[in-house]
Amino acid sequence: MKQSYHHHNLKEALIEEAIAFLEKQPYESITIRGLTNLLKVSRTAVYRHFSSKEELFQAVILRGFERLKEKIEKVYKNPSLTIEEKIAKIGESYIAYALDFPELYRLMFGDKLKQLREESCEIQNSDNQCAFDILVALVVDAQKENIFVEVNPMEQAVAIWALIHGQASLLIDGHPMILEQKERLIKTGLSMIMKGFKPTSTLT
Amino acid sequence: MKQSYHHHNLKEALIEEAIAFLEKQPYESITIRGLTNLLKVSRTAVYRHFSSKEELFQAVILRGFERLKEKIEKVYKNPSLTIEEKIAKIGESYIAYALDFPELYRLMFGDKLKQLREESCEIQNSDNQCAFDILVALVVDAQKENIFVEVNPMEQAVAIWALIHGQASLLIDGHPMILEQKERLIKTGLSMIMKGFKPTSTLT
DNA sequence: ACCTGAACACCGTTCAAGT
DNA sequence: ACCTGAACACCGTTCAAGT
Repeated sequence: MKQSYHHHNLKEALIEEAIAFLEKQPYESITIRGLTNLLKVSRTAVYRHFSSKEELFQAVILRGFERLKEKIEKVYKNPSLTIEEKIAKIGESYIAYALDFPELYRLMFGDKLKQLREESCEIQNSDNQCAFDILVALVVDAQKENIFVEVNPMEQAVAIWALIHGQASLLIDGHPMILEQKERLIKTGLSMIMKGFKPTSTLT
Repeated sequence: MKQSYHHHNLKEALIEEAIAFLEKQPYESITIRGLTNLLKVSRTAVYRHFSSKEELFQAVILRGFERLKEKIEKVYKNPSLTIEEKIAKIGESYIAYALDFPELYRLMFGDKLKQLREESCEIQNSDNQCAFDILVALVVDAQKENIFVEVNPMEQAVAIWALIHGQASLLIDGHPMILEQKERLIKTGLSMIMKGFKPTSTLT
Protein backbone atom coordinates (compact mmCIF):
# COMPACT_ATOMS: atom_id res chain seq x y z
CA MET A 1 0.00 0.00 0.00
CA LYS A 2 2.79 2.36 0.85
CA GLN A 3 4.56 0.89 -2.15
CA SER A 4 1.92 2.43 -4.38
CA TYR A 5 3.24 5.92 -3.73
CA HIS A 6 6.51 4.81 -5.23
CA HIS A 7 5.03 4.03 -8.58
CA HIS A 8 2.40 6.36 -9.90
CA ASN A 9 0.03 7.47 -7.17
CA LEU A 10 1.82 10.27 -5.39
CA LYS A 11 0.80 12.96 -7.84
CA GLU A 12 -2.82 11.98 -7.52
CA ALA A 13 -2.53 11.54 -3.76
CA LEU A 14 -1.07 15.04 -3.42
CA ILE A 15 -3.95 16.60 -5.31
CA GLU A 16 -6.56 14.72 -3.34
CA GLU A 17 -4.89 15.45 -0.03
CA ALA A 18 -4.53 19.13 -0.92
CA ILE A 19 -8.26 19.30 -1.63
CA ALA A 20 -8.94 17.60 1.69
CA PHE A 21 -6.69 20.10 3.44
CA LEU A 22 -8.56 22.97 1.82
CA GLU A 23 -11.69 21.86 3.59
CA LYS A 24 -10.01 22.42 6.92
CA GLN A 25 -7.67 25.34 6.42
CA PRO A 26 -7.02 28.17 3.98
CA TYR A 27 -4.51 27.91 1.15
CA GLU A 28 -2.03 30.20 2.84
CA SER A 29 -1.69 28.07 5.94
CA ILE A 30 -1.30 24.81 4.07
CA THR A 31 2.36 23.82 4.03
CA ILE A 32 4.13 21.35 1.83
CA ARG A 33 5.65 19.92 4.96
CA GLY A 34 2.22 19.30 6.44
CA LEU A 35 0.97 17.67 3.28
CA THR A 36 3.95 15.36 2.90
CA ASN A 37 4.02 14.45 6.56
CA LEU A 38 0.45 13.24 6.32
CA LEU A 39 1.18 11.23 3.19
CA LYS A 40 4.27 9.79 4.86
CA VAL A 41 6.62 10.94 2.15
CA SER A 42 9.56 13.32 2.32
CA ARG A 43 9.00 17.04 1.81
CA THR A 44 11.08 17.02 -1.31
CA ALA A 45 9.04 14.29 -2.96
CA VAL A 46 6.56 16.92 -4.17
CA TYR A 47 9.12 18.26 -6.60
CA ARG A 48 9.16 14.98 -8.53
CA HIS A 49 5.66 15.90 -9.75
CA PHE A 50 5.25 19.64 -9.40
CA SER A 51 7.85 22.32 -9.79
CA SER A 52 6.38 24.37 -6.96
CA LYS A 53 3.61 24.62 -4.42
CA GLU A 54 1.80 26.92 -6.81
CA GLU A 55 1.87 24.37 -9.60
CA LEU A 56 0.42 21.74 -7.30
CA PHE A 57 -2.46 24.04 -6.49
CA GLN A 58 -2.97 24.85 -10.13
CA ALA A 59 -3.69 21.15 -10.55
CA VAL A 60 -6.03 21.37 -7.58
CA ILE A 61 -7.87 24.28 -9.17
CA LEU A 62 -8.16 22.38 -12.43
CA ARG A 63 -9.65 19.43 -10.58
CA GLY A 64 -12.08 21.78 -8.92
CA PHE A 65 -13.28 23.10 -12.26
CA GLU A 66 -13.64 19.61 -13.65
CA ARG A 67 -15.86 18.58 -10.78
CA LEU A 68 -17.97 21.71 -11.00
CA LYS A 69 -18.38 21.15 -14.72
CA GLU A 70 -19.42 17.52 -14.22
CA LYS A 71 -22.03 18.59 -11.70
CA ILE A 72 -23.49 21.21 -14.02
CA GLU A 73 -23.30 18.98 -17.07
CA LYS A 74 -25.29 16.30 -15.30
CA VAL A 75 -28.15 18.74 -14.81
CA TYR A 76 -27.93 20.07 -18.35
CA LYS A 77 -28.08 16.61 -19.87
CA ASN A 78 -30.97 15.42 -17.75
CA PRO A 79 -33.76 14.93 -20.31
CA SER A 80 -36.55 14.95 -17.74
CA LEU A 81 -36.01 18.59 -16.83
CA THR A 82 -37.55 21.61 -18.54
CA ILE A 83 -35.32 24.53 -19.42
CA GLU A 84 -36.65 26.58 -16.54
CA GLU A 85 -35.93 23.71 -14.19
CA LYS A 86 -32.43 23.37 -15.58
CA ILE A 87 -31.68 27.03 -15.00
CA ALA A 88 -32.93 26.80 -11.45
CA LYS A 89 -31.14 23.55 -10.73
CA ILE A 90 -27.82 24.60 -12.21
CA GLY A 91 -27.87 27.68 -10.01
CA GLU A 92 -28.62 25.60 -6.95
CA SER A 93 -25.95 23.02 -7.77
CA TYR A 94 -23.39 25.71 -8.38
CA ILE A 95 -24.08 27.42 -5.08
CA ALA A 96 -24.14 24.10 -3.26
CA TYR A 97 -20.73 23.29 -4.67
CA ALA A 98 -19.32 26.58 -3.45
CA LEU A 99 -20.76 26.01 0.01
CA ASP A 100 -19.47 22.44 0.14
CA PHE A 101 -15.92 23.44 -0.79
CA PRO A 102 -15.59 27.12 0.10
CA GLU A 103 -11.82 27.37 0.15
CA LEU A 104 -11.46 25.39 -3.07
CA TYR A 105 -14.04 27.66 -4.63
CA ARG A 106 -12.17 30.76 -3.44
CA LEU A 107 -9.00 29.42 -5.00
CA MET A 108 -10.80 28.68 -8.27
CA PHE A 109 -12.16 32.20 -8.58
CA GLY A 110 -9.45 34.09 -6.78
CA ASP A 111 -6.48 35.60 -8.49
CA LYS A 112 -3.88 32.93 -7.97
CA LEU A 113 -2.66 32.08 -11.46
CA LYS A 114 -5.28 32.80 -14.06
CA GLN A 115 -3.09 31.63 -16.92
CA LEU A 116 -4.07 28.07 -16.19
CA ARG A 117 -7.71 28.93 -15.89
CA GLU A 118 -7.73 29.99 -19.51
CA GLU A 119 -6.21 26.68 -20.49
CA SER A 120 -8.54 24.69 -18.32
CA CYS A 121 -10.95 23.99 -21.14
CA GLU A 122 -8.47 22.89 -23.74
CA ILE A 123 -6.83 20.51 -21.32
CA GLN A 124 -9.99 18.47 -21.20
CA ASN A 125 -11.20 16.07 -23.87
CA SER A 126 -11.91 17.80 -27.13
CA ASP A 127 -15.58 16.90 -27.07
CA ASN A 128 -16.01 18.52 -23.71
CA GLN A 129 -17.26 21.98 -22.92
CA CYS A 130 -16.39 24.48 -20.22
CA ALA A 131 -18.90 25.01 -17.46
CA PHE A 132 -19.51 28.41 -19.00
CA ASP A 133 -20.14 26.93 -22.45
CA ILE A 134 -22.87 24.80 -20.94
CA LEU A 135 -24.52 27.89 -19.56
CA VAL A 136 -24.31 29.60 -22.96
CA ALA A 137 -25.88 26.54 -24.60
CA LEU A 138 -28.69 26.64 -22.05
CA VAL A 139 -29.30 30.32 -22.77
CA VAL A 140 -29.48 29.56 -26.49
CA ASP A 141 -32.04 26.84 -25.76
CA ALA A 142 -34.04 29.30 -23.67
CA GLN A 143 -34.02 31.83 -26.48
CA LYS A 144 -35.23 29.23 -28.96
CA GLU A 145 -38.17 28.38 -26.74
CA ASN A 146 -38.92 32.08 -26.27
CA ILE A 147 -38.22 31.99 -22.56
CA PHE A 148 -35.43 34.54 -22.94
CA VAL A 149 -35.45 37.59 -25.14
CA GLU A 150 -33.12 37.21 -28.12
CA VAL A 151 -29.99 39.20 -27.50
CA ASN A 152 -26.36 38.08 -27.53
CA PRO A 153 -26.47 34.79 -25.54
CA MET A 154 -22.99 35.41 -24.14
CA GLU A 155 -24.15 38.56 -22.42
CA GLN A 156 -27.09 36.87 -20.77
CA ALA A 157 -24.91 33.94 -19.77
CA VAL A 158 -22.33 36.21 -18.15
CA ALA A 159 -25.02 38.14 -16.31
CA ILE A 160 -26.49 34.92 -14.94
CA TRP A 161 -23.08 33.62 -14.06
CA ALA A 162 -22.23 36.89 -12.29
CA LEU A 163 -25.39 36.66 -10.24
CA ILE A 164 -24.83 33.05 -9.21
CA HIS A 165 -21.15 33.62 -8.54
CA GLY A 166 -21.97 36.72 -6.53
CA GLN A 167 -24.53 34.85 -4.48
CA ALA A 168 -22.06 32.05 -3.86
CA SER A 169 -19.38 34.52 -2.79
CA LEU A 170 -21.66 36.40 -0.45
CA LEU A 171 -22.92 33.15 1.06
CA ILE A 172 -19.37 32.00 1.68
CA ASP A 173 -17.74 35.22 2.81
CA GLY A 174 -20.52 37.65 3.56
CA HIS A 175 -22.54 38.53 6.59
CA PRO A 176 -23.98 35.51 8.44
CA MET A 177 -27.42 37.02 7.95
CA ILE A 178 -27.18 36.24 4.26
CA LEU A 179 -26.48 32.59 4.91
CA GLU A 180 -29.58 32.34 7.08
CA GLN A 181 -31.74 33.54 4.21
CA LYS A 182 -30.13 31.21 1.69
CA GLU A 183 -33.25 29.60 0.26
CA ARG A 184 -35.12 32.84 -0.21
CA LEU A 185 -32.12 34.53 -1.79
CA ILE A 186 -31.74 31.79 -4.35
CA LYS A 187 -35.42 32.11 -5.15
CA THR A 188 -35.21 35.88 -5.50
CA GLY A 189 -32.19 35.56 -7.74
CA LEU A 190 -33.94 33.07 -9.97
CA SER A 191 -36.99 35.27 -10.26
CA MET A 192 -34.67 38.13 -11.21
CA ILE A 193 -33.24 36.07 -14.02
CA MET A 194 -36.50 34.68 -15.38
CA LYS A 195 -38.68 37.72 -15.32
CA GLY A 196 -35.85 39.97 -16.37
CA PHE A 197 -35.19 38.15 -19.57
CA LYS A 198 -38.75 37.22 -20.38
CA PRO A 199 -39.90 38.95 -23.57
CA THR A 200 -43.54 39.21 -22.42
CA SER A 201 -42.34 41.54 -19.68
CA THR A 202 -41.48 44.27 -22.14
CA LEU A 203 -44.54 46.47 -21.86
CA THR A 204 -43.48 49.55 -19.97
CA MET B 1 8.92 66.19 7.50
CA LYS B 2 10.54 63.04 8.72
CA GLN B 3 9.80 64.30 12.20
CA SER B 4 6.10 63.96 11.55
CA TYR B 5 6.30 60.16 11.64
CA HIS B 6 7.53 60.45 15.18
CA HIS B 7 4.39 62.10 16.43
CA HIS B 8 1.13 60.83 15.02
CA ASN B 9 1.39 60.11 11.33
CA LEU B 10 2.97 56.66 11.10
CA LYS B 11 -0.27 54.78 11.61
CA GLU B 12 -1.95 56.74 8.87
CA ALA B 13 1.13 56.55 6.64
CA LEU B 14 1.22 52.76 7.01
CA ILE B 15 -2.39 52.41 5.95
CA GLU B 16 -1.98 54.70 2.97
CA GLU B 17 1.26 53.06 1.89
CA ALA B 18 -0.28 49.60 2.26
CA ILE B 19 -3.13 50.65 -0.04
CA ALA B 20 -0.60 52.02 -2.51
CA PHE B 21 1.30 48.73 -2.37
CA LEU B 22 -1.90 46.81 -3.04
CA GLU B 23 -2.17 48.55 -6.38
CA LYS B 24 1.14 47.04 -7.45
CA GLN B 25 1.32 43.65 -5.79
CA PRO B 26 -0.94 41.13 -4.07
CA TYR B 27 -1.40 41.03 -0.32
CA GLU B 28 0.66 37.87 0.06
CA SER B 29 3.78 39.35 -1.42
CA ILE B 30 3.63 42.57 0.55
CA THR B 31 6.12 42.43 3.38
CA ILE B 32 6.34 44.53 6.47
CA ARG B 33 10.00 45.01 5.68
CA GLY B 34 9.17 46.40 2.28
CA LEU B 35 6.59 48.77 3.72
CA THR B 36 8.81 50.09 6.47
CA ASN B 37 11.83 50.44 4.20
CA LEU B 38 9.84 52.67 1.90
CA LEU B 39 8.59 54.77 4.79
CA LYS B 40 12.13 54.99 6.17
CA VAL B 41 11.20 53.56 9.53
CA SER B 42 12.41 50.42 11.23
CA ARG B 43 10.58 47.15 10.64
CA THR B 44 9.58 46.95 14.27
CA ALA B 45 7.93 50.38 14.25
CA VAL B 46 4.75 48.80 12.87
CA TYR B 47 4.14 47.08 16.16
CA ARG B 48 3.71 50.44 17.92
CA HIS B 49 0.41 50.80 16.06
CA PHE B 50 -0.70 47.33 15.00
CA SER B 51 -0.20 44.07 16.80
CA SER B 52 0.37 42.20 13.54
CA LYS B 53 0.46 42.46 9.78
CA GLU B 54 -3.07 41.14 9.73
CA GLU B 55 -4.33 43.91 11.99
CA LEU B 56 -2.72 46.52 9.77
CA PHE B 57 -4.58 45.11 6.80
CA GLN B 58 -7.82 45.00 8.76
CA ALA B 59 -7.44 48.75 9.01
CA VAL B 60 -6.77 48.85 5.29
CA ILE B 61 -9.93 46.87 4.59
CA LEU B 62 -11.92 49.20 6.81
CA ARG B 63 -10.59 52.18 4.89
CA GLY B 64 -11.56 50.43 1.68
CA PHE B 65 -15.14 50.02 2.85
CA GLU B 66 -15.33 53.63 3.98
CA ARG B 67 -14.25 54.87 0.58
CA LEU B 68 -16.64 52.59 -1.25
CA LYS B 69 -19.46 53.75 0.98
CA GLU B 70 -18.63 57.41 0.37
CA LYS B 71 -18.68 56.86 -3.35
CA ILE B 72 -22.06 55.15 -3.24
CA GLU B 73 -23.52 57.60 -0.78
CA LYS B 74 -22.63 60.50 -3.03
CA VAL B 75 -24.74 58.98 -5.80
CA TYR B 76 -27.62 58.16 -3.46
CA LYS B 77 -27.76 61.68 -2.09
CA ASN B 78 -27.61 63.38 -5.47
CA PRO B 79 -31.05 65.02 -5.76
CA SER B 80 -30.86 65.49 -9.52
CA LEU B 81 -30.96 61.76 -10.22
CA THR B 82 -34.05 59.60 -10.63
CA ILE B 83 -34.23 56.31 -8.81
CA GLU B 84 -33.54 54.37 -11.98
CA GLU B 85 -30.50 56.53 -12.61
CA LYS B 86 -29.31 56.01 -9.07
CA ILE B 87 -29.53 52.25 -9.40
CA ALA B 88 -27.59 52.34 -12.65
CA LYS B 89 -25.01 54.79 -11.37
CA ILE B 90 -24.40 52.98 -8.08
CA GLY B 91 -23.73 49.79 -9.99
CA GLU B 92 -21.32 51.56 -12.29
CA SER B 93 -19.53 53.30 -9.44
CA TYR B 94 -19.22 50.08 -7.51
CA ILE B 95 -17.73 48.21 -10.45
CA ALA B 96 -15.43 51.12 -11.27
CA TYR B 97 -14.15 51.07 -7.69
CA ALA B 98 -13.38 47.36 -7.91
CA LEU B 99 -11.55 47.86 -11.20
CA ASP B 100 -9.60 50.82 -9.85
CA PHE B 101 -8.42 48.94 -6.75
CA PRO B 102 -8.66 45.24 -7.61
CA GLU B 103 -6.42 43.87 -4.92
CA LEU B 104 -7.97 46.06 -2.24
CA TYR B 105 -11.37 44.91 -3.41
CA ARG B 106 -10.29 41.26 -3.26
CA LEU B 107 -9.10 41.79 0.28
CA MET B 108 -12.37 43.47 1.26
CA PHE B 109 -14.47 40.61 -0.03
CA GLY B 110 -12.09 37.76 0.50
CA ASP B 111 -11.99 35.67 3.60
CA LYS B 112 -9.19 37.36 5.51
CA LEU B 113 -10.78 38.28 8.80
CA LYS B 114 -14.48 38.67 8.53
CA GLN B 115 -14.87 39.50 12.19
CA LEU B 116 -13.91 43.06 11.48
CA ARG B 117 -16.18 43.29 8.50
CA GLU B 118 -19.14 42.75 10.77
CA GLU B 119 -17.96 45.58 13.00
CA SER B 120 -17.18 47.84 10.09
CA CYS B 121 -20.50 49.64 10.33
CA GLU B 122 -20.57 50.28 14.02
CA ILE B 123 -17.08 51.72 13.96
CA GLN B 124 -18.28 54.60 11.84
CA ASN B 125 -20.24 57.61 13.06
CA SER B 126 -23.60 56.66 14.43
CA ASP B 127 -25.49 58.65 11.80
CA ASN B 128 -23.76 56.74 9.03
CA GLN B 129 -25.00 53.74 7.12
CA CYS B 130 -23.26 50.74 5.63
CA ALA B 131 -22.93 50.63 1.88
CA PHE B 132 -25.47 47.84 1.99
CA ASP B 133 -27.92 49.91 4.04
CA ILE B 134 -27.84 52.53 1.32
CA LEU B 135 -28.77 49.91 -1.23
CA VAL B 136 -31.65 48.72 0.95
CA ALA B 137 -32.89 52.30 1.29
CA LEU B 138 -32.75 52.70 -2.47
CA VAL B 139 -34.75 49.50 -2.94
CA VAL B 140 -37.37 50.79 -0.51
CA ASP B 141 -37.58 54.02 -2.51
CA ALA B 142 -37.99 52.01 -5.70
CA GLN B 143 -40.80 49.99 -4.16
CA LYS B 144 -42.60 53.17 -3.05
CA GLU B 145 -42.49 54.54 -6.59
CA ASN B 146 -43.70 51.21 -7.94
CA ILE B 147 -40.51 50.56 -9.87
CA PHE B 148 -39.89 47.40 -7.92
CA VAL B 149 -42.43 44.81 -6.88
CA GLU B 150 -43.10 44.90 -3.15
CA VAL B 151 -41.34 41.99 -1.51
CA ASN B 152 -38.81 41.96 1.31
CA PRO B 153 -36.43 44.82 0.37
CA MET B 154 -33.49 43.00 1.92
CA GLU B 155 -33.86 40.13 -0.52
CA GLN B 156 -33.94 42.37 -3.54
CA ALA B 157 -30.99 44.36 -2.20
CA VAL B 158 -28.92 41.21 -1.68
CA ALA B 159 -29.78 39.94 -5.16
CA ILE B 160 -28.70 43.23 -6.70
CA TRP B 161 -25.59 43.31 -4.59
CA ALA B 162 -24.75 39.74 -5.59
CA LEU B 163 -25.10 40.61 -9.27
CA ILE B 164 -22.93 43.72 -9.04
CA HIS B 165 -20.37 41.98 -6.86
CA GLY B 166 -20.31 39.01 -9.21
CA GLN B 167 -19.80 41.26 -12.20
CA ALA B 168 -17.01 43.09 -10.42
CA SER B 169 -15.33 39.81 -9.49
CA LEU B 170 -15.56 38.39 -12.99
CA LEU B 171 -14.25 41.61 -14.47
CA ILE B 172 -11.28 41.57 -12.11
CA ASP B 173 -10.43 37.88 -12.10
CA GLY B 174 -12.30 36.32 -14.97
CA HIS B 175 -11.55 35.68 -18.60
CA PRO B 176 -10.17 38.71 -20.49
CA MET B 177 -13.08 38.38 -22.89
CA ILE B 178 -15.40 39.55 -20.16
CA LEU B 179 -13.41 42.70 -19.57
CA GLU B 180 -13.62 43.58 -23.24
CA GLN B 181 -17.41 43.46 -23.09
CA LYS B 182 -17.58 45.54 -19.93
CA GLU B 183 -20.02 48.21 -21.04
CA ARG B 184 -22.50 45.77 -22.56
CA LEU B 185 -22.33 43.49 -19.54
CA ILE B 186 -23.16 46.31 -17.16
CA LYS B 187 -26.07 47.23 -19.39
CA THR B 188 -27.35 43.65 -19.52
CA GLY B 189 -27.06 43.34 -15.76
CA LEU B 190 -29.01 46.52 -15.23
CA SER B 191 -31.74 45.40 -17.58
CA MET B 192 -31.88 42.13 -15.65
CA ILE B 193 -32.46 44.02 -12.43
CA MET B 194 -35.02 46.50 -13.75
CA LYS B 195 -37.22 44.25 -15.83
CA GLY B 196 -36.94 41.46 -13.35
CA PHE B 197 -38.31 43.41 -10.45
CA LYS B 198 -40.77 45.47 -12.41
CA PRO B 199 -44.32 44.65 -11.34
CA THR B 200 -45.79 45.28 -14.79
CA SER B 201 -43.82 42.30 -16.03
CA THR B 202 -46.02 39.84 -14.17
CA LEU B 203 -48.27 38.66 -16.94
CA THR B 204 -47.18 35.18 -17.89
C1' DA C 1 7.10 56.99 19.74
C1' DC C 2 10.47 55.68 17.60
C1' DC C 3 15.50 53.41 16.85
C1' DT C 4 19.21 49.36 16.19
C1' DG C 5 20.53 44.78 16.14
C1' DA C 6 20.16 40.17 17.22
C1' DA C 7 17.37 36.25 17.44
C1' DC C 8 13.46 32.70 16.79
C1' DA C 9 10.41 29.67 14.43
C1' DC C 10 8.67 28.65 10.16
C1' DC C 11 8.44 28.76 5.27
C1' DG C 12 9.42 27.10 0.05
C1' DT C 13 13.02 25.45 -2.37
C1' DT C 14 17.66 23.48 -3.69
C1' DC C 15 21.30 20.28 -3.55
C1' DA C 16 24.20 16.27 -2.69
C1' DA C 17 24.12 11.62 -2.08
C1' DG C 18 21.72 7.61 -1.52
C1' DT C 19 18.42 3.18 -3.04
C1' DA D 1 10.56 7.60 -8.20
C1' DC D 2 11.46 8.05 -4.08
C1' DC D 3 14.66 8.80 0.44
C1' DT D 4 17.66 11.63 4.13
C1' DG D 5 19.82 15.58 5.72
C1' DA D 6 21.78 19.90 5.33
C1' DA D 7 21.39 24.40 3.66
C1' DC D 8 19.58 29.03 1.76
C1' DA D 9 16.89 33.11 1.49
C1' DC D 10 13.01 35.17 3.23
C1' DC D 11 9.25 35.78 6.31
C1' DG D 12 6.55 37.75 10.75
C1' DT D 13 7.48 38.55 15.21
C1' DT D 14 9.93 39.21 19.77
C1' DC D 15 13.21 41.14 22.76
C1' DA D 16 16.83 43.92 24.87
C1' DA D 17 18.63 48.26 25.05
C1' DG D 18 18.78 52.72 23.44
C1' DT D 19 16.95 58.11 22.67
